[in-house]
Amino acid sequence: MIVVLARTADGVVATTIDDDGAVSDTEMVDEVAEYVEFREEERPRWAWDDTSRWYPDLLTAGVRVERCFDLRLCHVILRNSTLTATSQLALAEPGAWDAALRPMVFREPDGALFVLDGEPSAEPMGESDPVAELLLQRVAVAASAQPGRIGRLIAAESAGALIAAEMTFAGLPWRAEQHDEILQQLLGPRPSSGERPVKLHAVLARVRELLDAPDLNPDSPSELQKALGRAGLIVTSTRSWELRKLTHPSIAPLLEYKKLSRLLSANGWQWLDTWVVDGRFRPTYVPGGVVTGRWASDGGGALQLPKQVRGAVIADDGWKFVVADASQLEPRVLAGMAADRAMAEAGAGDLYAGIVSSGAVETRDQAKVAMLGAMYGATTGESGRLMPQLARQYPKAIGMVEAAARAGERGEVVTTTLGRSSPPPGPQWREAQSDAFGENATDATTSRARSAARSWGRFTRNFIVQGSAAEWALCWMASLRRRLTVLSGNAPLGDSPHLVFFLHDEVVVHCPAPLADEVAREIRAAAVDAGRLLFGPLPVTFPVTIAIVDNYGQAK
DNA sequence: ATGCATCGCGCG
DNA sequence: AAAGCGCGCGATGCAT
Repeated sequence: MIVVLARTADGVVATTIDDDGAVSDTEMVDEVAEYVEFREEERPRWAWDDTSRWYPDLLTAGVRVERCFDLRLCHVILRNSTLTATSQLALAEPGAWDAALRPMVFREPDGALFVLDGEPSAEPMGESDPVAELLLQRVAVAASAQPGRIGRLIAAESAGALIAAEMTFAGLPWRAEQHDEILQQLLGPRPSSGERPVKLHAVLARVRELLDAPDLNPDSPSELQKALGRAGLIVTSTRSWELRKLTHPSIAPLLEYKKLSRLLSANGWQWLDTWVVDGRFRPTYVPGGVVTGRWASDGGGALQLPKQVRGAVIADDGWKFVVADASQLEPRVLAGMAADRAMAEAGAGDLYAGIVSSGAVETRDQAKVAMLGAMYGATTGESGRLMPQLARQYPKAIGMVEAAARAGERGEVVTTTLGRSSPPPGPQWREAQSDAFGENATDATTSRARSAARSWGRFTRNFIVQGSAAEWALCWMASLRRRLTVLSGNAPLGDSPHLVFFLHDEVVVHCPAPLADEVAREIRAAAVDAGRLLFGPLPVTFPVTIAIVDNYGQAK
């Protein structure tokens, strides 16, 4: 049973839809949270335009739902997937569901959190009847050649939307005093605004002295490049990795300055004031925010928290963090999707060690760099050199990414394990290709076209791996969420083990200390579930590295 | 004042 | 332009 919620001019309408797709009931709803709580006992799948427009209010009212369809996210998938390409949904002209809908705003531009009272601040959706949309989506899935794949994908995507809202609601525990302590340790006391902290100032003074550039603004790449040039250091950029190759007394303090300056501007006191409220960091997660299906985030740089400050992420008294990382996820997913048994067997333990044992390469480091090269499309350097050796040992896996690259070079679309398809290349790309074969083709146009083709091939090569890994991670989290709910007997979110952070192949669960071991077991079991959901009985394994810690900085 | 491109660097 | 993929965000520098 599905219950569709819709906002209309007259108020909220709930439409109940049977398993056969027939509308069995329509009613007006006064108190949405009460209604949802009441009907949740029937365990329906809720359907709504956008989870971020409905669920935060419910969570605030203490109401959770087990499952949903996020029609906006599902629409994007079904519109683009090769598995539903002939559906009415995919063939229709773009409409309200294709508009660049913005998730509901959770905060003011100044960073104040949760605009939750009153009507959602998001703009209305336009002509977009969610009941009609849901029915179109059902037809599209049912008529697909592989309804199981695409059906699992939209369910997983929707579960992700629920989890994203729940993680924002719960927030990541963040101890401001500890963060301040870390900053003071590295930078010195907090200066009045506009001033450089003393330690940053001191190291800058060294740089200026050693480069004989008393007024140097090190934050300006062009100024810095000139100053280095005057000291006889010729560089084509001022990136740290490039500066590291130089030998000059100014380089060490300069690199030190860059490191500290980055910390200050990205995660300094200003960041702390803006993003940490009442002991919690509440970023907005954006499911489906990346073309490959990975999540993006909005506000506070949630997916780029530097290791330096993770020590400020401290569990509540009597609670622990269970930090879990899916080891070598992408190559394992590749082995699964290519049904490459040799690579799957190499992954029985440490995958890279397994690759060495197979004789493909000599060292673990080589295995790693060769594998990365295969998934990213390296052509030169050590990585490009080692990759062919992998291809001999694992023809199915490497053949799979090579085929995806060739398809991309031809301008074709590629599709992940569960059915998310890559975007087609844009008009500029196509023009570049046709220019190369036109009457006015020159060496320049031809080489530009070839370079663009290769580049798009690297994108599609990586798309199938990164995208399928993102699907595995969604299934992992969805299964874990279900298991945690069972574990805690439906206790309120904040009183029982709950997800507080997700980073592509890593999750953090905040839980009462006595439950940590049990949570760890559920995380591992959920990884097994995810492997089965994507690859059925294939013997590909997904080991998980787990740390039970008091603060996030202690993990890894 | 505000927008946009670029550089640089954090994460996976 | 690091050896290749995907992001968000702050500072700078130039354009409007």
